[in-house]
Amino acid sequence: MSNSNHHVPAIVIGRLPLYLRALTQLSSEGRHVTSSQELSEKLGFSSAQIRKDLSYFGEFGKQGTGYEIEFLEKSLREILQVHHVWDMALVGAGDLGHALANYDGFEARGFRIVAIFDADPTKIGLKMGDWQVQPITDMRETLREKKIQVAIIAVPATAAQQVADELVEGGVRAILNYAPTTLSVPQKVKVYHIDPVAGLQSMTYYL
Amino acid sequence: MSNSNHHVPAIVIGRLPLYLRALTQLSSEGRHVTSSQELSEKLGFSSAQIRKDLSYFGEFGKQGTGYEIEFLEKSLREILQVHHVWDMALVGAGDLGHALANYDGFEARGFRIVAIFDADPTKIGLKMGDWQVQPITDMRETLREKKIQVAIIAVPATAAQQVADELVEGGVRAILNYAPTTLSVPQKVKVYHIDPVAGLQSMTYYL
DNA sequence: CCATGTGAATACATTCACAGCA
DNA sequence: TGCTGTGAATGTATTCACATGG
Repeated sequence: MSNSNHHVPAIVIGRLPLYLRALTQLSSEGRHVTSSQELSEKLGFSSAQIRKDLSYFGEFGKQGTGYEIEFLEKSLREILQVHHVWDMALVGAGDLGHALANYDGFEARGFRIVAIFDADPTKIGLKMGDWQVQPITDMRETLREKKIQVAIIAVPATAAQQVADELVEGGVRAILNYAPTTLSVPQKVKVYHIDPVAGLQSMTYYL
Repeated sequence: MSNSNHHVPAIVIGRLPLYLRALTQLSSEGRHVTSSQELSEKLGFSSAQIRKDLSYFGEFGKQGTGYEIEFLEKSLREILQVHHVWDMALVGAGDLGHALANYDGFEARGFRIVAIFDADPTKIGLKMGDWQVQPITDMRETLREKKIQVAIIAVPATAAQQVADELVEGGVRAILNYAPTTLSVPQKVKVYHIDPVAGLQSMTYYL
């Protein structure tokens, strides 16, 4: 039975990409069937948690057997809406922006960069990845033209809020934020924040 | 009263760096006093949660007034052990490694890269940040020599587990992992995993 | 028999709401 | 008065444990 009308806790949604990643890895090793037990060992979550998480969305396994990998993978891709590829804007053409523009791990997992913006005039026109850096003044128009709903912020913290505001005005609804500052955006817009130093700091507590 | 003997939930530890980041920002704006209410608005956690989190470690505020920013900042730095700077190894001298080597946001928050390793012979000797890329065969020895306890993995997923094993053998106890794969390490070793695509995927669920 | 899917039980995290003090 | 610090109450998440069915 499909429970797609229930409310699914955000913490569950956050784990689905990890399940998907593990399944893709198993798949690439030529495997066809797995179990909540095996995924548990690979990922470090309990098998009960994995089964319960999946049960929010339906019944994907066979009792006594486990999960058919390809089917579960496909199902998770659809749930997460990454069965098609999302076009993204990248804002910030510094070292980090450069690394992101050249990163080849996006497309297989449902994303690709289709426009790059920077405020620095010396960066405009530079080739990065498959695209030329555009002036940030073009951003709103390009976002609308290309119907871009997902963006990456890779600018200094001081510029991040302003960039976020402009992205939202351009119709963006999901922002991957690399700037070490909290963004304030309308409720309808999702932000996922990446702060490697915060991660390091929460580990050194234990050392 | 200092509750440093209590067990503090990991989820609380994970928020402390965000409190610290916000305080540093306020500080840089010339502010001297703040409140759980103000931090709540800046960070999006409830004020009660912020007060309770801090209460695990002591009493840092003044009733009727709030928190003296500089004092709370200093206290959090000590709790997280980032009042001194941790030396880090960076493994992987690709685009991402390059961006990390040049990132200037580490030092102010308690970290600095002091050695860079790569397996690719064409990368060896390249200047990145303040350091030359060393062959990964030197890694264990250098880790011991420099007493490095923190490392960043910025290599392809296929090489990550092997690198992690070698880091652990070299005495590393905290790993910031950029490779899109789960690492298995001894219990005493902490891993913080950064997977931007997982973040993107958990946002597209809602679009 | 084996591993899923799931109510019930437990454990954990957040919020409430207020006493206490500057 | 205004805001902290904190037990008690509530709300969420995880784990248990087993009926179910291939």
